[in-house]
Amino acid sequence: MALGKDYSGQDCTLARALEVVGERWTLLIIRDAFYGVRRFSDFHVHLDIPRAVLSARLSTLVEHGVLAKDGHEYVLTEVGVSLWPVVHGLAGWGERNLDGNGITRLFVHYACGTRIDLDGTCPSCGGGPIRPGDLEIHPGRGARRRDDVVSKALRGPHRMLTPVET
Amino acid sequence: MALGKDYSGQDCTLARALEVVGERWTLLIIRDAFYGVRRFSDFHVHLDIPRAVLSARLSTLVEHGVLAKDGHEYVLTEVGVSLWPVVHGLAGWGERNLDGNGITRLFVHYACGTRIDLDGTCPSCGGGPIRPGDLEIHPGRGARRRDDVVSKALRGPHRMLTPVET
DNA sequence: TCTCCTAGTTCAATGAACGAACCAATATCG
DNA sequence: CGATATTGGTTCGTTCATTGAACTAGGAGA
Repeated sequence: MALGKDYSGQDCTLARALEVVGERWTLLIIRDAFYGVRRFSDFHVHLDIPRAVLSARLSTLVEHGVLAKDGHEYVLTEVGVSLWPVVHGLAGWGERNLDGNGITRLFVHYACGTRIDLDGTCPSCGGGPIRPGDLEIHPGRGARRRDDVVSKALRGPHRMLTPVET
Repeated sequence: MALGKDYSGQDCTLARALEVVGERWTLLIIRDAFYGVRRFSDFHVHLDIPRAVLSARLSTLVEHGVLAKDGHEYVLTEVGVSLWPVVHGLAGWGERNLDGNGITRLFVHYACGTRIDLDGTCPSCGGGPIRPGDLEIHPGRGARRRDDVVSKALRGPHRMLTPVET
């Protein structure tokens, strides 16, 4: 991980995972990648993250195979996409247990138009969890207004993992 | 969160969750709490974490209702226990996608003795995800040897969420 | 009372994050 | 063809968090 000391003394796959995705900003970068953000400047304006830190995080994510760099675009790999249950689960935990302005984004099963459950499954389709590519992002009631180009592009419904148009 | 700047500009339940559990060491503390670690000194020897940081983390976790302090013991609340799918999912992601010494710990459904799936369900019992209290921790083949009292106590099978005996 | 133990706090040194300024490469305009 | 803008970074001084060692508080037992 980041600090002088990594988690090397820890004997745990969780510690190894945290070395890759546990640093400050990293999971928010990955969340944005699910939303379809792909370019350096779009991550930058949407996250308000220092350029140096963003550059470092994108590099380590590429290095560990979470993102792939294609020209000037950073795209989630299959390894990265497989983080969806964790990202969605943690966001759901925050929504249920932490105070806030309310729901900021909804995830809707594209095929049937139903909002998915907090465990990632579609209540009307039954069966297993919905893959992120089959989800559509809708702004929720609690959404605060940001005026950067990425926030504007995500104002309307947007298919997850497809590039945002800025 | 931790740094001079929190994630306040971010409009997302994920960011709120990360303010609570996204700091360095926090998720490893929570993992240990699932394993039955409850006392300051046990977290300290098992994690090799500076006492000042451990103290700060435990305080914010209590403050946000993830842990409850009972005398000299820190115990997961219901809110804390509901983080299990995230913790298990992230550890599973690390196990599948990151190089390492192999599996360090297995989680076995206590009622039937079957190792649970990476999605947290029991393959032989069918049905929904297994609650952490119904799991037993077994050391895996890839376990490295640490010689602190907590690691020794976790050498044998141990029921999750029940206190480790040191 | 004296000692031990657990659970912290304090503090100087180190390292990471921040943010503003700078740099390089490519595309666009006149 | 040169000037300018845009994108994608790097550099660097300041600020803040982490580290690790030393110290302190408070309770239990002899």
